Amino acid sequence: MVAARPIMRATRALIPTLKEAPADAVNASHALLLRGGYVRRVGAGIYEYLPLGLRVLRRVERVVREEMDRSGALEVLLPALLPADYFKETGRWDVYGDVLFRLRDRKGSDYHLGPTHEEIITDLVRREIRSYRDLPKNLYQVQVKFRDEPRPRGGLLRCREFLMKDAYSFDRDEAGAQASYDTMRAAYRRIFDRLGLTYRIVAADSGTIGGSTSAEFQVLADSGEDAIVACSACEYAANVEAATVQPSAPVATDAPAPTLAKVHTPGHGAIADVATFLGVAASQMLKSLVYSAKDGPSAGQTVLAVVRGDHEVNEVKLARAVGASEVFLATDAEVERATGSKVGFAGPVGFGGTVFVDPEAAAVASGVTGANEADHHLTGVVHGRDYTGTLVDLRLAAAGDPCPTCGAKLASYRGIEGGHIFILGTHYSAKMGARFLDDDGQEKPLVMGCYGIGVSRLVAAAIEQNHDADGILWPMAIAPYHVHVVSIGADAAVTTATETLVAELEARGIDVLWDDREERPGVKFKDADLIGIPLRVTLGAKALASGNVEVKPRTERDPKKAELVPLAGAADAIAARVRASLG
RNA sequence: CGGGGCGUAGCGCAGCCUGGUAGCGCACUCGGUUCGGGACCGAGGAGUCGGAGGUUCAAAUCCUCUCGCCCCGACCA
Repeated sequence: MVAARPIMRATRALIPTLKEAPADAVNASHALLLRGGYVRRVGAGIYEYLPLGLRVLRRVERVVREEMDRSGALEVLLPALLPADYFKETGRWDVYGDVLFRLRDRKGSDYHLGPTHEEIITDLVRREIRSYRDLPKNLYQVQVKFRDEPRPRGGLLRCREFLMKDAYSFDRDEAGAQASYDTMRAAYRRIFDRLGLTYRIVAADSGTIGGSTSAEFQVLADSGEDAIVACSACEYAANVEAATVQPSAPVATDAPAPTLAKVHTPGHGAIADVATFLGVAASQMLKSLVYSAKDGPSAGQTVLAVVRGDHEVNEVKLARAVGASEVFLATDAEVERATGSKVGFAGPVGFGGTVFVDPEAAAVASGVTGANEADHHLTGVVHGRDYTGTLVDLRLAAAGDPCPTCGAKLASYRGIEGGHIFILGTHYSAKMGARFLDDDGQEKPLVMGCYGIGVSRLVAAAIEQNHDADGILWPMAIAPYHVHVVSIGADAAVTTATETLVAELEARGIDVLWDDREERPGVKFKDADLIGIPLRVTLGAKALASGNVEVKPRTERDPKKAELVPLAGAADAIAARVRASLG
């Protein structure tokens, strides 16, 4: 329990609630943070935290700090304003592109605002750590970060200036790095548990940084940007981009081999369209998409990806198969050049370039696909007989697919990435010459890991996950106050009783917001629901006449179900409830 | 960066098509009546109509340029 600050009276606070949400607030969290008087927008992806918003932010920070400290990590504070030298050293000055906020000082030297701090921390460590005796080390900071996002959105969910906790671990070897990673993973579990969030730890695509081991902490919310699949039976969960798919066993068929035939399908290019027109199931179609590779062996050429008509192509997997860092759907002109036909009629039969085929597409016994000829499709297409191609898992995992670990069905969720942990290896330390002397007398590069938590994003994520039509439902651990005391009417007895109760709560370490405004009860209740403090304690002449106060959790929708608690022991009872929900 | 949309009082909007010098609701101030789920009556205060230029006797309104913001997509903690 954190020491309580003096109780806050609504009449002295700055909690400018709004009846109507600003028109540009689309997400629940965005609208409610604005309406509840938590934040105000200053520019695209730039926000002010008003007193209530700052309190929530600090609560999240506090949990994060406590668990980081407990895990043995050491807090530092690195600059947000950085000389360009470090990013130039690793090449990110060029690679990072427009996302980097760049500036010049009066002498004309290049600077930028830190979007992340691998280089800076690596520089610190290479200067200060010489020996294996100094290892392992895990340094973290809670710092404002800047990214000139192409499209800030969702209020606090994707900002250009945001608060992040980032930690970097330094070890002698891979085994040590793995141990540091495991420690962080455990710390993150405690953090997300304590924050009261429902989340999944998912396997992630490690992206271009080339991390070997990585996991995302996804806060489940329907409005989440990330699609994830999780097993209904075992622990398996993955970002759809990273999810592997177990090909289902091919169905044995006694049907005779079909004959290849060309059919006229004027104007029918889209899968659903062709399927309806020809009267076949989408699962019998061979969806054929033309891609171009950004780099790698196929750079500049187009390749064909074939998946079953009812499946989607996973571009991350395709890029890996192609050997490129990224693939792009070909432009119409490229498609026409590659297929010799207009868009909508591509197919693997007779395709002039490299073909990648998902096993489940290959398993289609009698496929229907584009004929690489305008307004024509082929039916009775058989893999191996009519076309070939590299067999490789290409499809995007979807709900209902078998779990790659245990075979049970996968369910799909939307998630907000609240944390990301991964092992970096020697990527940065090698480039920047961050070495130490090992006990065998050899100089070796440090093995690094990095671990991020989007602190300000979690504030929004918590709301996305915990709100109703009336407002926010804060988990106790991050609520701006534990208890919202609402006094009804100007009755002297009510005021006296409230003052006493509020003082007693404060003495018990409970953070209290007291709505002492001269407002009608309805206004106060509406604001209380909006603000979302987990426990509401109402003092009114009626209940007080029988010596009671009313206690109602924010989660209880029916005001009649408020619990009557004798005023005499109210402070203890309420404090006990707060402590219980803090775990 | 591609597509779409919006900038008029603190917030939500109307007015623009068909130019005549700005209005509604909420919020705010004052008075009164109310008082357990966003009260009512009356009286007020508050707007460079995003900015610049142009057309015109006259521009929120028409034209050009520009800045900002939002949504979808691409991209990402």
